[in-house]
Amino acid sequence: MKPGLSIGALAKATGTKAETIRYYEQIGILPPPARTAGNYRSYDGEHVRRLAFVRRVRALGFPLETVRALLALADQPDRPCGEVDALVVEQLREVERKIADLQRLRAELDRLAHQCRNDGRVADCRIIEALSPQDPAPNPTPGDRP
Amino acid sequence: MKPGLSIGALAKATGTKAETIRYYEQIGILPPPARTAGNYRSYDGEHVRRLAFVRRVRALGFPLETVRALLALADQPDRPCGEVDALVVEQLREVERKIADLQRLRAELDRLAHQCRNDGRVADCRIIEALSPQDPAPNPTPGDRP
DNA sequence: CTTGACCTTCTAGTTACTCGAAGGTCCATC
DNA sequence: GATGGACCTTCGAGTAACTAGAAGGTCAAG
Repeated sequence: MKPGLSIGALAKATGTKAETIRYYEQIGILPPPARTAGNYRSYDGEHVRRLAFVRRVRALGFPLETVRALLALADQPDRPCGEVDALVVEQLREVERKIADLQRLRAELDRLAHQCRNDGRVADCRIIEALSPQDPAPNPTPGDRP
Repeated sequence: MKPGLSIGALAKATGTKAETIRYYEQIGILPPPARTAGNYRSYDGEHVRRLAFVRRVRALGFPLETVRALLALADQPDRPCGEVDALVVEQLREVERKIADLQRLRAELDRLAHQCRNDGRVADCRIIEALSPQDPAPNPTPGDRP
């Protein structure tokens, strides 16, 4: 018989903190594991696989909501696979948007970083000037994409 | 005398929600404005400039902590400008790291998106497989040492 | 038997907002 | 002068995805 992993062992095995594992259990991403006589959580191979899957999907930038959807799909193997594909393609678009945003940002920061002669005073700092509004145009809320 | 803007007018002028403006006041990013007889907030041109600056810096991806630092520097114009430059350069590095991460991510999602023949069932879905751990190697998350 | 590493639950904090409820103010119109 | 609707006020709570801490229980080694 396999002994079952403690939460710390599962944490090490998947590169996840123990607190995060408890959190996942609390919000229903991971099923509650068996308990030992001393009330310790005891995980099996299926838990390891599931948690590894979760971490992998999270590392790809998907929100937990999407993780939940993917787990639901994976648990219902008769559904057509197009839904999974759609999720991935949507996420791909999102990532491409983020990259484009950040590249614009980088260009601007790059420009900014060359404005400072390091010996000046803040009063003459071209960076602060550059950040100050010449044309305060109404922008939609910056820095968040739903 | 200039009349002073209501919070809604300032919101419109800077593309910020009124709630966010109140929030900035609460956490000390914006100074409390004058009040009208009816207890409405009344903002002047300096407020407009300061809020526009805040939004601009935020849009460049800096956290509010950095906004605070930049405001403090801008308010003390005799300090050398190098600190400002350092903040920008640090942020530039950060953005470049994020871009690199996202590009790796995009490559993987791209690969993933071509694994699905749309007519299959989830049971055969190569995406789910691809996301599942064949080798549950301990992935280091930021900040753990053995 | 004691020490220290590990585990338990519960609560609260993080970031940067965002929303809702309950009520007050302002101004134009009837 | 009354009324309606747009705007404002405060306060409190909610969001994502964890993270950290307190107070205490369990376990294996020495």
